[in-house]
Amino acid sequence: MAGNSSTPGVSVASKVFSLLEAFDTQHRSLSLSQLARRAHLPPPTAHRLAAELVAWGALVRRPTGEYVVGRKVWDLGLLAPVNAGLREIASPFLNDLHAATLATVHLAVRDGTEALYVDRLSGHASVPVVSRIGSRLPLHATGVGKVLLAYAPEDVQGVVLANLVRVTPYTITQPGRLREQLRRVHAEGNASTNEEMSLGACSVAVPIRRGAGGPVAAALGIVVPDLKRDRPRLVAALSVAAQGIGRSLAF
Amino acid sequence: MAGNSSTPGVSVASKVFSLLEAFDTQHRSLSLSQLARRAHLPPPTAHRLAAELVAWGALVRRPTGEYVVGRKVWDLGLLAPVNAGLREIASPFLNDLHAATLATVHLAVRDGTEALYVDRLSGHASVPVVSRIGSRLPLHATGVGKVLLAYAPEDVQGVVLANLVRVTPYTITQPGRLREQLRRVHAEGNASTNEEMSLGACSVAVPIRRGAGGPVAAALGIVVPDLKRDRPRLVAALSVAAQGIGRSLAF
DNA sequence: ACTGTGTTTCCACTGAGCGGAAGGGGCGGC
DNA sequence: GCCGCCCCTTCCGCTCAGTGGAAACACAGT
Repeated sequence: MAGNSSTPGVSVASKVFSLLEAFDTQHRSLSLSQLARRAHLPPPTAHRLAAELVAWGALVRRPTGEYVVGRKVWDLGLLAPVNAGLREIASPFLNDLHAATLATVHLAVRDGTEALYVDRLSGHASVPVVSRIGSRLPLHATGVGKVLLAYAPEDVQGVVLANLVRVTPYTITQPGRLREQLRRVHAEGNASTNEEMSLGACSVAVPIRRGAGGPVAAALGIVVPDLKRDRPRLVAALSVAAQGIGRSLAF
Repeated sequence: MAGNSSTPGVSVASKVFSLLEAFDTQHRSLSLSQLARRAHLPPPTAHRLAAELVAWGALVRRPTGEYVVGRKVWDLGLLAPVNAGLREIASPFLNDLHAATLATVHLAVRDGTEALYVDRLSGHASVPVVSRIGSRLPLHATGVGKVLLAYAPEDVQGVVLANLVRVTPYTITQPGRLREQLRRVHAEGNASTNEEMSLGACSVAVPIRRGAGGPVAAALGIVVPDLKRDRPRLVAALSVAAQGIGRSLAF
């Protein structure tokens, strides 16, 4: 910034980012003072910068005076590679999969030590699940997470295995047991969970490889109330879709 | 900005926006010099600001040196009301509709004088269509567009009717004919197109009303190769889904 | 009428931002 | 191999854009 700042060394750009970061799933609309507090900026500064953001369309100011994230950010976000590449290519396959099984279908990538849900499809006949598009869930308690973890670098595995948070009574919290499961993911080509993330929900997932036998780029999973009945059928459907997505990814 | 600028009167924030605006559907990844040119900034300035954007995660720098939009922007965009409200609520209905018809399903809102496609579902069995999520198409040549236009304010209708661009030989370009069609949208509760946007594609669409008989918040449409055969069946399915979405929107 | 909270405007001070110039680095032409 | 070209990156002295406390303003609640 220029001049009279109480905290020198902070750039204008970083203040803009602070303002944007003030918004999250729990805070989708903020008044000016909330915004200023959450961004750690004095109200006049927040006011001036927010006005610039509104002018550009990054924020929208409601008649009530509250700020919400604007359409322009959504537009821009659609250009991010996570969306533009993977998601667009996978979309028709997810639809086919959902049409065939009527279960909730998930597409996720690994983001650090979490599973990032890039797309989700669920009809009314599906089990209710916690995940939403854009949400991040632990790698050790979800089907897609276990797949992503199995193919993650050694150091990531280490961090995750050292920190197995319990979510339900069935969550696997013993590093040894999980490591054994990861070994089987490699051997069998799929991972599953039984009420480890949310009670009443089981899942199966398979890796998506860029091209044939290439690196694992994402994971494709499905959530059902019960896995006993038709696990083989689901794995077959998942594999076919994953192969198709992988082939398309290779262009 | 502070100091030595060649074009005084331009704020830092607006330069950040210029950089972000340099990206669009045709330009998803840009080298530094391209970025600087498209943002109308001197290379050193672009370089410095881009580095800040990368540090925050708004941009990502590929090993090749090219910049792409980062995941953080995508994350933020998901918080925009257009996505958070309408899209999440409508998603299961779109899936059900797609499962029932196997056609391409569209959810759109009016953005000025264009139709903004908020969500799109298409399987492999569907007709290929030009629209993508986030794309904007003319109001007069698409099914959802006609619905949105029929319920748009008088001044918007005026602007659109005065500027009917031809897209295919079947596009309606006579204001009188279109106005007659809009009248029928109100009377019959649905709009359709016959190869007016792309050859070989026809569409039907219905309005989505917030609550029962409330204002039109969006339009729900479907694209098929031929409309003659089962228009009544499609309209019925669309109406049911639109009612459901509208009821959910009212909370 | 009074107090408190949130919003907006004002304005004098100053260091953050600026970008031309110059220094690498990579590639293709000859 | 050597040269020329383009792109990327760093440097650095000049200067005005950005700053935020103070104060006015708007509005509930009591």
